[in-house]
Amino acid sequence: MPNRTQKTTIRDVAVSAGVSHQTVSRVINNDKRVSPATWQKVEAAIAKLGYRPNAIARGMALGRSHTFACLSPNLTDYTFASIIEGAAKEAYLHGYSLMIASAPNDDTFTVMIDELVTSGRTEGLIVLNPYADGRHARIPASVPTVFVGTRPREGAIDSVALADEAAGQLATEHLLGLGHQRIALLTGPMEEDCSQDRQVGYCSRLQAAGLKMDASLVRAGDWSAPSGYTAVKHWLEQKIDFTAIFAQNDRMAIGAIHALQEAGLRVPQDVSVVGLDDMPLASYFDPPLTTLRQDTFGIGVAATRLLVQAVENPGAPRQHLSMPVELVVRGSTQRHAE
Amino acid sequence: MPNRTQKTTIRDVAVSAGVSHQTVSRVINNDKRVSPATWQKVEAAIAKLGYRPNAIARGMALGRSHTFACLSPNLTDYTFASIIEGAAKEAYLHGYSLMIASAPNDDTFTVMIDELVTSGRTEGLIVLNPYADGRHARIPASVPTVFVGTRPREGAIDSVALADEAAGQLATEHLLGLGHQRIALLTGPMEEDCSQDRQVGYCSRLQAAGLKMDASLVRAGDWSAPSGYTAVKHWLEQKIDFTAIFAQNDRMAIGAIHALQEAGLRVPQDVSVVGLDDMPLASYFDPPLTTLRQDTFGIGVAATRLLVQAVENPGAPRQHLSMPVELVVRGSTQRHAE
DNA sequence: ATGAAAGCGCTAACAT
DNA sequence: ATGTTAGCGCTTTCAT
Repeated sequence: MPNRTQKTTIRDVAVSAGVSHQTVSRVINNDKRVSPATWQKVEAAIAKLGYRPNAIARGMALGRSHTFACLSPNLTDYTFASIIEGAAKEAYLHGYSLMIASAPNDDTFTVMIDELVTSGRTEGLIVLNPYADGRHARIPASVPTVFVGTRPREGAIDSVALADEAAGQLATEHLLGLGHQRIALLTGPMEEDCSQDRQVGYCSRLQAAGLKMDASLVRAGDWSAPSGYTAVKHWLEQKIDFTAIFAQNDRMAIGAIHALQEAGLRVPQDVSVVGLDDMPLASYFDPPLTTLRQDTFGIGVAATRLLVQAVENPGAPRQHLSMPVELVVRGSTQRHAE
Repeated sequence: MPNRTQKTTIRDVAVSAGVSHQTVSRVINNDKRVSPATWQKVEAAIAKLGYRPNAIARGMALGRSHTFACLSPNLTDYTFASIIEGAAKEAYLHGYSLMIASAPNDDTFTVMIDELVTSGRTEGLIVLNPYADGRHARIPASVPTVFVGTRPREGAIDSVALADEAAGQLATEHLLGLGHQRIALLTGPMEEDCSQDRQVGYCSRLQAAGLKMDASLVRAGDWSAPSGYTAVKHWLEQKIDFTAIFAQNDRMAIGAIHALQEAGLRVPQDVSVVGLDDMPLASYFDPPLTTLRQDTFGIGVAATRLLVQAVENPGAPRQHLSMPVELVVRGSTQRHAE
């Protein structure tokens, strides 16, 4: 016999209340077709025995698990963690539990899909930053899914993403407005939609300002601070000329500033730097980071709402949300002094 | 009819293979008492139909859910996120899924316990930082539980925590060794075991060095950077004399440094500061933070191992783990120049 | 208003 | 070696 903690079941309650188990079922499901008298008896028995309906058995009978899964490249990056927190809150609000797993690569992703989706544990899926790799091909077409951080995909897949192009424009505009003309761009991995889109926004504003875009001013990092550091090191060594940097996330911006300062350049006097995220403590660095704030918690909430709709209303058309960013000017940018 | 995506079941496979559903069950459970010939037929049918066993139904028959839940004050603090990541990885390794929820206070905690534990969804529970409030009284005695970040508790509860007292000693020792005598202490909320224990370590080393402990040098924060900032502001306004600060976590240390610098004091020349955590980017602040590193991922792994044992081997005695910290000397501390 | 029967997808126990 | 029966805890018909 497995380790079954002797739970009281619907039948125990039925016996105790002197009714059929079906009547108990009606009561716990708030089915009004039960006389007040028996209702009382049942409620009393439930209280007396400390009965709680078993969610699994319930789901089994209904063919539903009331569970979502969230797959993220990792759980520790603040943006991911915060999206997950929003998703979890909203899921429970709608009566769903949330399972999580980190799936840094295609392989673990496939395993987790199998473990969580194919096995029938979850009814819906939230996938954070599904790179342009084979990842989304692993998702069974039948499972309602929402992608976070990508452009709309074909298939039965909702999506929510930052208004990445607008973000790229906003950052570039800010720098342009401060008189900068040689603006370096530090992107994320180019396999990711958001890296591409933020760059598109950057280019479009440059062109609108009548500036030609200089390929030597664009480098890709991997979102980490060291990758920002390395990119700037490279520019400096190549004696490439620039007066501002738009880093597509805060961590790379911090790494970039580090390299700048190490080379004896002052931020923002010599070089202005804009990040993106507004991560915690962004204002505690030296200088405090000018950045684009995104509402990651809200993204998680929005993604979950989409998923709830997709699960409970399968016929409805897929939706694609675009979330705004907001410029937060702090100390790492200033007017270009020429 | 609920939204049942027509899944193929064990019986579909049985029909297709021309055997009983039980034989199919044997095959998927690797029960060798099946002739090679039928085994083949069954495997073929499984492949042909794309059959995957349903984990929920399986759990139902076994009286097990193979699911753990992790309750955390929040999901975004790096320490929590990292512990959760470790816990998730280890859980899947052992064949368990992990549900997560943030439970910042007693009320949400109670709700989540009900939702996740009492409802039978989970077999085991990991609770992060269960303050000394009524929290753990909400946990049904029958559910295997491990606490992270507390001293051993009564009841069927395992625990894993930092060697907090040793951590307090280590930080204090480091500062003492640099010639500091007036060492301020910035604690977390005193309801938390770790705040208390780290303070005990601090006091013991002070005494061992023949120094009397000065109550005016001790203030409690709430782990946030602003709370560190406020505490230092207070000391400065009160003209309280100190040459070093031990902040019980990195974020408060960063806030403290900010207040110091704002007041025109230099770190580490005028005041040395030690944090605790070694959070990401700790080395990117100005100055780079000297801190105590904890292996949060490892803590999550350890907690899950304890839980697996507790679930699969209920008779075994409870265990209580103490995890080491490691001093990481960077730029925020230096020898006291007198 | 209430109960009886059947079944969700699976496994365990007991046949054969 | 394989099949039959019963049942996990619940909900949905369908009767009464």
